[in-house]
Amino acid sequence: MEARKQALYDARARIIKALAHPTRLAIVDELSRRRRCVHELTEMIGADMSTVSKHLTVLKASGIVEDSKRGAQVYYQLRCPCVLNFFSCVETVMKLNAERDMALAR
Amino acid sequence: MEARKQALYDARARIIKALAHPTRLAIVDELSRRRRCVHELTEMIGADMSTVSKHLTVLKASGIVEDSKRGAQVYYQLRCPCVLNFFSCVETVMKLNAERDMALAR
DNA sequence: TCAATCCTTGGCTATTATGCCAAATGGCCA
DNA sequence: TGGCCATTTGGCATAATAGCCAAGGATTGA
Repeated sequence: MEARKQALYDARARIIKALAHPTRLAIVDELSRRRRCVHELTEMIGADMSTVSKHLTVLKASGIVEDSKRGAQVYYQLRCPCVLNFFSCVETVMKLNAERDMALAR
Repeated sequence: MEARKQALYDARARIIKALAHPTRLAIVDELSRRRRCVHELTEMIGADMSTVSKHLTVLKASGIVEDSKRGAQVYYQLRCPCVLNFFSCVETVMKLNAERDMALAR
C-alpha cells in the first residue's frame, strides 16, 4: 500500500483506538452530558483513579477530549461531540448481530 | 458501574475495537467500493495472506463484514456500511488536532 | 488423480495495552 | 508552613494483539 494511504489509515486508527475501550466509552458517554473532573469520573467507573487518569490521557492525546484546570481539579469535556455518532452505527451492528444469532439458534 | 451499563460498553467496545487497526480500516475502505476476495485484499495491502485472513476474521466476528464463498474463493463485503460514517468524524478530530498543533508551534 | 490455487488455523515471538500500587506533583486552606 | 485533596507519573505484572512461517483443508482444472 502507498505510504500516503498508509499514513492516513494509521492516523484514523489512532483516533478510533482511543475509543476502543469500555471504560473510555463510559467516560465519553458521561462527558456528553456535562464536563466532569477526574474524581467524579473515578467514582462513576469504580476503578483506581490512576487508571481513570490514564484513560483520560489517551482520550486527550487523540483529541477527543480536552481538559481545563479549576483549582486543584481538572475538568474534562468532549472536544468533538460528533464521536457520539459512532454509537448509532454500533447499535445497528449489534442489532444485526442479535438477529443473526437468533436465526442461528433456531 | 452497574453490570448492565458495563455490558453495554463492553459490547460497543468490541465492535469499535474491530475497526481500530489501520489494515482493517483499509479493508473496510476497499469493501465500501466493492466486494473483494482475500487474495485481492492481500495484494492491495501487501502483507501475508494469513495476516489479512485474520483481520477479516476479526471484522466478521464483530459483524462489520460478512463473507460468501464462490468456489475456492471467499468474498467479503460490508454488512453495515454505516461504519463509513465514522470517518467523517475522525477527519473532524484530525483537523482540530492539526489546528491545535499549528497554534502550539507558533 | 495430481497439482496448483485459495484460504484458514496453529504456533511462536515481539510489541502494546491495561490496571493496580506507590510515589511525586500541584493547589488550597488552616 | 504543614497537611490535605486532586491528579499524574513510574513501575511492574499480566494479558491481549499483530505478524510471520508452516501446515492443513477445500476446490478447481488438467
